[in-house]
Amino acid sequence: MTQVITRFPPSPTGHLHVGGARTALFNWLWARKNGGKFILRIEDTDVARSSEEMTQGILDGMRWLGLDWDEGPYFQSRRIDLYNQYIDQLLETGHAYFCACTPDEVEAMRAEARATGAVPKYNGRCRGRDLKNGPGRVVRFKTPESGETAFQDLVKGPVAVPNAQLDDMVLRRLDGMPTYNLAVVVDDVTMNLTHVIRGDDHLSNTPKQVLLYEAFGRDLPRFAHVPMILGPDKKKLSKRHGATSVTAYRDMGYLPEAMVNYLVRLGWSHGDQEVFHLDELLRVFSLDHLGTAACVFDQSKLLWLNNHYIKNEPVERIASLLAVHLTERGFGRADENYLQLIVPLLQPRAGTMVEMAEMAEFFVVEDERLPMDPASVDKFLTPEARGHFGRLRPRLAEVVVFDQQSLEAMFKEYLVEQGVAFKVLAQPLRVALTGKTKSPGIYEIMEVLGKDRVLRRLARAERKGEAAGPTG
RNA sequence: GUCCCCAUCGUCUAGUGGCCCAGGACGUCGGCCUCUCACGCCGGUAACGCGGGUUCAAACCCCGCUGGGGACGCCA
Repeated sequence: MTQVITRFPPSPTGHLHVGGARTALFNWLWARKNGGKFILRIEDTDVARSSEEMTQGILDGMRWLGLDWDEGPYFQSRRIDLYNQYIDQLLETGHAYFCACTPDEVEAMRAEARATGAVPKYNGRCRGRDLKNGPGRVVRFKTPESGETAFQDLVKGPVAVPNAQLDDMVLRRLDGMPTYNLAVVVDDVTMNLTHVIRGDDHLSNTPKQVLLYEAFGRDLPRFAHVPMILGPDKKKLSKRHGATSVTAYRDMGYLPEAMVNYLVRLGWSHGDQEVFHLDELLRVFSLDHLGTAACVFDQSKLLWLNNHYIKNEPVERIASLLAVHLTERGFGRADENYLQLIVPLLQPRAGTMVEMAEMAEFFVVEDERLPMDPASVDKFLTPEARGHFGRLRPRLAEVVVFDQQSLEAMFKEYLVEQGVAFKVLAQPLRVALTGKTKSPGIYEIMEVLGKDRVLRRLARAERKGEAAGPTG
């Protein structure tokens, strides 16, 4: 049994998008599950469109998701000599030739073919000319003119394409750089890849690559072409669909485990199971339950999973994430011990960490600066409510152990005495303490806020209500 | 246009000839819980694209159609 070797080869011409991330995840899982090797390779042969920032962004995304690599990142731009060696080999063995046609000429050939309904491709004009190397000359592959090229795919099964359909692809460009198909094959061959797991938008490239493997006299790796991830409109996922880069999801307050969990279930299944923790995934992931049909990226399910992880992760972890998002919102570094008190109240309510930070604001803001929603003030801080606040404050001041239990007992007594239901006090109190009408439970909030701040907020609410309430 | 791939609830999927007048999850709808909002719990809605075969039996196998996606670059 040879060691499993997989790779993820992003091109630094864009962000690490969710589709790429899922491909990386599948490759990573397969390598890790089999005790193999996972290689990261940056495909930057398109010098004009590649950038260092994109490379860093991709690496950030990988690290955030926890997809660590054993080798690399390799950069194709630093392996030019290697590619040239292989190109020379193809030239020597008669599998490739020099071509002097200009891009414009080739485009004209394609247009012509298209016009007659034929396959738009290079017409092979330089194929028999036996040209030598020289300026203005690219290297093309001599694609067989008849027959077909076939291979076995782990998800698609047998795939075959007529060779007549294939172009005499360029192997080395005018600028001396290798093209994608050549570089991928050389890399995959020299890195001894055993499995190539990638999006099925590469399916039609595969026959060309198979031809190259054959020309090099090398065995094929196992191919697994996973279906694409589409937008809600069933079109290829793009910026039009909103956030598509994984780092954008990080910034929106998603947890990496939620992202990983969501992604792995897109095109892969393990019976009816929806929630997978990493150690479990490593155990049960396999290539034979990959789906065959394209799938749609569903934000609402991701959100559900994210809330699931927010609810179940340890309070300390969530609290430190909350701290990050609070500073992001302009709050000073909050005391983590304090944050750990409020996190349990927010865990079931927050879909993302950004939402949680929003909900946490009233806990961390200064009492006198608590924003009060005007409509809620008008509606709930009535003269009657203010009357209750006035009577409640002295009693609250006397509560010795300011916790939920004591507070509940104190309120119970007060309610009986006044002959009112808690219902009539709840919303006014909520508005007084949080400035809003939606929040965790009143007693929970009071305990976390503490006596002094509760008293201050009630007093302030009385003043606010007066100012706002002409009906008083 | 040509080639390749695909086709189960709105979405992700289970299903590999009888266990399926199709199961789970998200969403959605209704209810319970309740100090608001959530969480949780209970229940409902909702799918095998169409037409032919093969078979005692088809969501599952074969053919065609339709629909969708991808590719056809000196991008990856």
